[in-house]
Amino acid sequence: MPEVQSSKTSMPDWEAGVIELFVRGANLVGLPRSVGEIYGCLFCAKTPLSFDRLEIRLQISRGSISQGLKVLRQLGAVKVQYVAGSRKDHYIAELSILQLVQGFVRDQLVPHLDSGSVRLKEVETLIQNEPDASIRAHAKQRLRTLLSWQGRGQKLLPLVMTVLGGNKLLDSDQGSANRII
Amino acid sequence: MPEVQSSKTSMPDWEAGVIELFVRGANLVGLPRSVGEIYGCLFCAKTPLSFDRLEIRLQISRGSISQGLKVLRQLGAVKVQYVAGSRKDHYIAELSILQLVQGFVRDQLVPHLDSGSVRLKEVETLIQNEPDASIRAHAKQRLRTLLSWQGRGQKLLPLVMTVLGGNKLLDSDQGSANRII
DNA sequence: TAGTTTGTTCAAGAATTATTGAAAATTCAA
DNA sequence: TTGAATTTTCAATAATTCTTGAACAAACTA
Repeated sequence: MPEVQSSKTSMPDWEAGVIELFVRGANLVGLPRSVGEIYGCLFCAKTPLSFDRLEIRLQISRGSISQGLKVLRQLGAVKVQYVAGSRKDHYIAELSILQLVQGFVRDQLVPHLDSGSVRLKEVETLIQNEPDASIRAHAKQRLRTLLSWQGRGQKLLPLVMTVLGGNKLLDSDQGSANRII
Repeated sequence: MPEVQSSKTSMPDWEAGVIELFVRGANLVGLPRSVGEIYGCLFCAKTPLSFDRLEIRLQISRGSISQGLKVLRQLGAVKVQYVAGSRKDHYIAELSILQLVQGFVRDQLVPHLDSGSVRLKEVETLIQNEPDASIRAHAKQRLRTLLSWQGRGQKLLPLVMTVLGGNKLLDSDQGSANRII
C-alpha cells in the first residue's frame, strides 16, 4: 500500500512542503498556523484563488479562512484581485519581501514599540518617587540602558528596510561605496 | 483607602513598570511571561539575587523560576555570580543588548532558519517530481523567490549584529564614511 | 422582492502552552 | 554517612489561543 494522506483534492508534495515552511514562518512571528497555510497556498498558486478554493485545498473551516485572510489583507501579504466572470473575491500572495516585512513592522512591531515607549516614560516618572537616593541613582542608570536599547532599535529599523528594499547598492563587498541610506 | 496590590514583599512601582516592559518583550519574542518577569527583576536588582529571593519578589512558583532561569542561562541573558558566604547560586542580568540578541539568534532563530533551509532543499527535489511541465516551471520560479528571501536574511543578520555591537562607527549621518563591515 | 450566493461573526469546544507544587535529585556540612 | 539546604523534574491543572460551524449579514440576480 502506498502513501496515506490522499484525500480527494490532494496537493502536490512540493506545495505541501512550501506550505509547511510558511506554517513555521508564521509560528516564528506569532501568527496562527492557519494564516501560514493560507499564505503558503496562495504563494504556490499559479492563478488567483477564491475563498472556497482555499477552503477545499486546505481543508480548514470557513471561519479560519475568513479570519486568516483578514489578517493577511491587513498585513498587506495578500491582495484581492478581480477575476472576470466571477462574483467571488480572488486572492493572490504578495511576493515582495519588503512589503511583507513592512506590513509586519507596521502592524505588529511598531504598536508594541510605541506602547513600550510610553511605558518607559512613565517609568521615568515613577523613578522620581523612589525615596532611597542610592536606589534612585541605580534605577536611573538602568533607565539609561533601556533608552540606549531603544535608540539602537530605532537606528536599526530603517537600515533593515533599506537592505530588504530596492538594493542596487551593496552587492557583497569589494566596491568602495557600500553606503547605506 | 490607597492602592490595592500591597503584599508583604511589595516592590517599588518603577520596578513593576520595568518588569512589565520585559514581560511584553518576552511575549514579543515568544517567551513565557515568567521568563520576562525573572529577567526584569534581575535587570532592576542592585545586587545578585538568589533563587529564593526571586521566588519571594515575584511570587511565582519554584518550578517557573527554575525553568525560567534555565532558559535565561541558556540564552546568555543571565549569569551566575558567586557570592561569598552563601551556598546558593546568585544571578545577575546580562545588560549588553548585543549579548542578548546574539543569544536569541543563536538559540531561537538560527535553528529555525537551518531546518527551514533543509526543508527548502527537499522542496527543490520534490519539484522535480511535478509531472506538469508548466506547473513545474512555475514552482521553480517560486523556489527562486524563496531562495532570494533566504539570501536577504543571510545578508541582514551580520549587519544587525554590527549595528548592535561595538559601534564606534556610524554615529548618525554627516561624515563621509558610513561604512558597514 | 424573494431567493441565492458569498463572506463574516462569535460562542463553544479543541488544542496548545504555561504554571504549579510535590517528589526526586543534587550538593554541601558536620 | 546522615541530614539539611538548594535546585530540578514532571504530572496535573490552569490559562491561553486556535479552530470550528451555525447563525447572521451583505450583495447580487432573476
